Amino acid sequence: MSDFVHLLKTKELKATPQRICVLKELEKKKHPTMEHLYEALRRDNPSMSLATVYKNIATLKEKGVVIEVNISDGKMHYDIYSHPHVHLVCAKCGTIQDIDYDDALVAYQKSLERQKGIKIGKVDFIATIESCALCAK
Amino acid sequence: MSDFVHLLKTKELKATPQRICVLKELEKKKHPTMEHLYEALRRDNPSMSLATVYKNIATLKEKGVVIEVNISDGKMHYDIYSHPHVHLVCAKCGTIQDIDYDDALVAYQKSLERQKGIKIGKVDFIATIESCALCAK
DNA sequence: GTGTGTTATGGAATGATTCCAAAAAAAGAG
DNA sequence: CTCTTTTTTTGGAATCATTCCATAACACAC
Repeated sequence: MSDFVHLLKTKELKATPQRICVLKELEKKKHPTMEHLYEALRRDNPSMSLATVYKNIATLKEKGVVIEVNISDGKMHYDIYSHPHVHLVCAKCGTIQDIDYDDALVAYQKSLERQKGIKIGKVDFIATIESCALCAK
Repeated sequence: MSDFVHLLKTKELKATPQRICVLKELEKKKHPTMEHLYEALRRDNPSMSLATVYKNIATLKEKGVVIEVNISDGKMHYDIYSHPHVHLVCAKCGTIQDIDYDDALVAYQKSLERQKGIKIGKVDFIATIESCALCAK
């Protein structure tokens, strides 16, 4: 499930070690911030530059491989976009959960497209809940 | 429709001239960036400080009067949240349009709550379209 | 008007992100 | 494999948005 070399080639990107480990880390640690990502990558690859992480994230974003998740906690979070999904965020602990597209969401999107006479390209949906199972009580 | 003094009192905030003109500008110019907001406010009120705009936006956000709209163009946009709505963004020209809640969206939200056993507090939905009527061709 | 707590101000400080020029690495041709 | 060209990485400097801080001014209740 992690043939990132192939994924990168598909997107006409060179499969550099830096890119591969960015993707590996995104798969391992869900929705990390730039700070987390950089520190984690540094552990295995001390020569890796912050500028490289930013650059590669930007490149991967352009290709649609990675998306930003802004949960309004002041830091951007990053996510591999391997399949259509939206996000559920806990306001208390900040945990981000992926939620796959379902019929009701598709229905809403379609109704919007019909109503406005448009074609929606991408959707960014973040639902916030007050607290979750993971929150310390 | 713009009794901002009353609105502020309702939210237990003092009705300072700075707050009132922030709200007035948000009503006048939809979804401005901080830069736009500050420059526009400066024209009528040259002594107004950038820190004040930031502070007031933060305060109004806490009270639920203002929300942030992040359309991933690198700048945050601000919006008065007088009624439940989501946003439609044109990827080409960056125009942001408000879209009122409708049955299909409420249905999706309910289905999500039922399915996950949660209560959604707030929803941040941004749909992106490739180009819009306002785009220069 | 007076008093008290709140807000505004401007400049400095912080923090994230981008820029830049040079070095390194990868790809392609022969 | 070697040379050449193009792309990527690096690290440090520069930029930009946002926050912090101490002081001055203000809003509102009495």
